[in-house]
Amino acid sequence: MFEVAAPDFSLQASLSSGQAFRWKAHLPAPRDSGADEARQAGDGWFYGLIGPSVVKVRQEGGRLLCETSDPALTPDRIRRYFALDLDLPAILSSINVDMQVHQAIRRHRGLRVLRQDGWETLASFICASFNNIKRIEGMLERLCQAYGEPVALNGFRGFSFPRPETIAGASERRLRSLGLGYRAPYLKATARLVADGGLPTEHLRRVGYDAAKQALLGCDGVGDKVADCVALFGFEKYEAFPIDVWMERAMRYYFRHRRMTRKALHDYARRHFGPYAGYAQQYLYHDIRTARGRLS
DNA sequence: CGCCAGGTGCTGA
DNA sequence: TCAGCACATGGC
Repeated sequence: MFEVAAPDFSLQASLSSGQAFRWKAHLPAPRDSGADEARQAGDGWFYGLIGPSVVKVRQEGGRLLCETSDPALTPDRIRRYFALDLDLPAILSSINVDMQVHQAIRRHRGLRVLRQDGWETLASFICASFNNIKRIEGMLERLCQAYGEPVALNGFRGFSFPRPETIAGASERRLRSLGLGYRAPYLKATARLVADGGLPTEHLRRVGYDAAKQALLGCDGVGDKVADCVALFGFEKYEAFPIDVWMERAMRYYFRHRRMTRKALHDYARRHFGPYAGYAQQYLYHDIRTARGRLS
């Protein structure tokens, strides 16, 4: 067990804001009375994988408690994954340019854009298209069970994310049987591309947003929205501004741009919020998804 | 039961 | 370039 300093951070908001699909809130064993509330909230521990390493994390105030079975998962790698090295107050002040994002920041301060693995993010968001988060989670869980490697920590049992070579070698029929639907051939083709070096994932981390997005658009099953998600969550392109159906509705409602196409909304938002537009998007997205009646 | 979901690819104007 | 359409599946 070790600790990492985590100022200006909300683990809960970061893990539940629809950027990562595989973290699991630990649920305490069923007990007698009063277990309902604990069951709902968990006990604060989240189990998941960072790269190939299984870890459990919990936030206590301004620090992160971590436990892992992999010595390669150092505090520095934890800091990197949760983006704790970035100056969040400076980022938030740069995007705090209107009342809507101001309210979202006020409600979810501490939400950070994670630095996830590029391939895992790409594969995950191909599966996420025209889909809902509950089913995305199930699909990825089955995909990892079928093609990943088993890992364990304390009582938790999970699976690593499959390598592109493995998915590329899977049959479309089997992928469909995991519930991927029409995305199965897209995922397989993109896995083949990545496995063969047709998408230079290491290089993409070092190039700019435009170049990274163009490269991502060359993958099967990747359009504007998925490319923006992968650029933002998997390749640290903070200018990316993914617009899904929720964001599109919200922008039409909040910003009164009812006639603009998705592309026009995208261009407008990037100019409006600046180099950290992706952070603005994530705060707005999480805010509308957690509204639950706050809206009319 | 119908409606919806962190859309994409294809077609035809 | 842009609107219109098909596409699989399961949660609600």
